Amino acid sequence: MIKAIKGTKDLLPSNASRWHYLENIVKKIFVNFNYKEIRTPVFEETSLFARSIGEDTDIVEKEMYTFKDKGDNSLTLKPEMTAGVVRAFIEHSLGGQQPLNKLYYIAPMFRQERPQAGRLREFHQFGGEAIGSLSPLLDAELIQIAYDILKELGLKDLTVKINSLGVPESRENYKNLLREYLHDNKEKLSEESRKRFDTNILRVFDSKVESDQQLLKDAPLMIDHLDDESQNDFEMVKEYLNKIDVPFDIDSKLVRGLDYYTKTTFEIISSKVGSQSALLGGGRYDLLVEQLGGKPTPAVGFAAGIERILLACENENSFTLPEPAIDLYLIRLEKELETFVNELASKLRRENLSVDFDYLLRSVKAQMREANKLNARFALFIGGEEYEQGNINLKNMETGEQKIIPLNSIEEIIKQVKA
RNA sequence: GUGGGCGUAGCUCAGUUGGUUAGAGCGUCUGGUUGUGGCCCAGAAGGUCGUGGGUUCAAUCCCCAUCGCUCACCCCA
Repeated sequence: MIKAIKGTKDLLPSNASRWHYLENIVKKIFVNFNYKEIRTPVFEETSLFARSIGEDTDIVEKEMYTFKDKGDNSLTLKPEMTAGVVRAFIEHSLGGQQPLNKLYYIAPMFRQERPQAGRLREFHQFGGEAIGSLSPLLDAELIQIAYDILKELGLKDLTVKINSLGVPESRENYKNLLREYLHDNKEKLSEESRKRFDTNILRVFDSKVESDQQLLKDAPLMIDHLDDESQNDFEMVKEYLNKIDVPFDIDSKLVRGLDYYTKTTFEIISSKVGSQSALLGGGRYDLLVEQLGGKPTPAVGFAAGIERILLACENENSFTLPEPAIDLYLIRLEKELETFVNELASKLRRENLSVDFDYLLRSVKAQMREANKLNARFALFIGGEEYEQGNINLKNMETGEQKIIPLNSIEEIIKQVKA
């Protein structure tokens, strides 16, 4: 038997409505904030991701689905969305058409990691990007959008974490401070942290090793060493979030794993999804557009994991959907009436009713059982005496009440069913 | 890449201290008189007991390997 690739999942009909529900909320809220949808290809030139996400990140180093096409070009299935959006932004000069572009997306992403709860190899993200402004209002706006979407989905167990990484210059200065601080104790760090000491020292903060955290206890913190502009922007982000009632925690150890972030970074976590607790993450990336060959353009964005969010919704039982139902089930009393039933169904469907009938020539009892299973609001009996007299029998499945109506009066059927 | 747990019907799971035809609930299908559902009742279909090898008179059960799923580390959404 051929099975789905490890780390991929089929979305079966029984689950599709939960996805639709989420997608509709996502679209609605982005539209309320006047964000426009953008779709980019699932694959891009490999170098795009290497240049934006960072050569030394885990994503680029070991998680990308990279392959050669027949023209010997190295292509990669997108592991995240921002790189593609920025590429499209530059390629189509979106910045030249209007100074600020507010964009959103819902799309599949691919990373070759070991699957576990809340982590798949093909997964889906929705997210937003505001490209073209330095205003911290947009940092706060995106956090609000993310938060509002999760709230609207009924999630309660949420923590918003924010931090600022500063501009590259202040970050470099800070890194030196941290390096100095840890220098004497470098040998006491865990192996992993020692590696990070050399490659990306900020990520030492991510260590879960107790002894590492002990060593870091009195370490200098980035937010105490921000440049004036970053400091000021961070204050404003906090102020705006307070004004729009988005509760948050400051997490000075929040470091995102993608290299392009500057200034504000944020994350929303839930304890209801196993060990992969981040439902979404994002931040500012003021240098990325220029870095990818565009004009210097500041930007901020976030990406949210749909599977993780739906997992949290399930575990919190945050929303329930009505059982699927149809308007009308047609019941054929005699096999010979199959074509007539089919025609009638077609006409009713064109009148915008959801209608179904039995294609398997099953017994009346079986048809009724089917109507019941489908949650049909009405059943329509076609055949026998009534049919000969030019009538059909419409039954309200809830009340059991039945009405004889003229065979050719589609209008009457519609009127009854829509009432 | 490293480590733990698990693989018996479509689904959730029993079971055999190795011994004839492997079970339940749910689901599916048919029926409980001529043309009517939900409840109830009766019956049926559906399993190479993940795969390969070994031990044994005999393996779904024991041993080995392998594949798959799953959780965690790591990383991230």
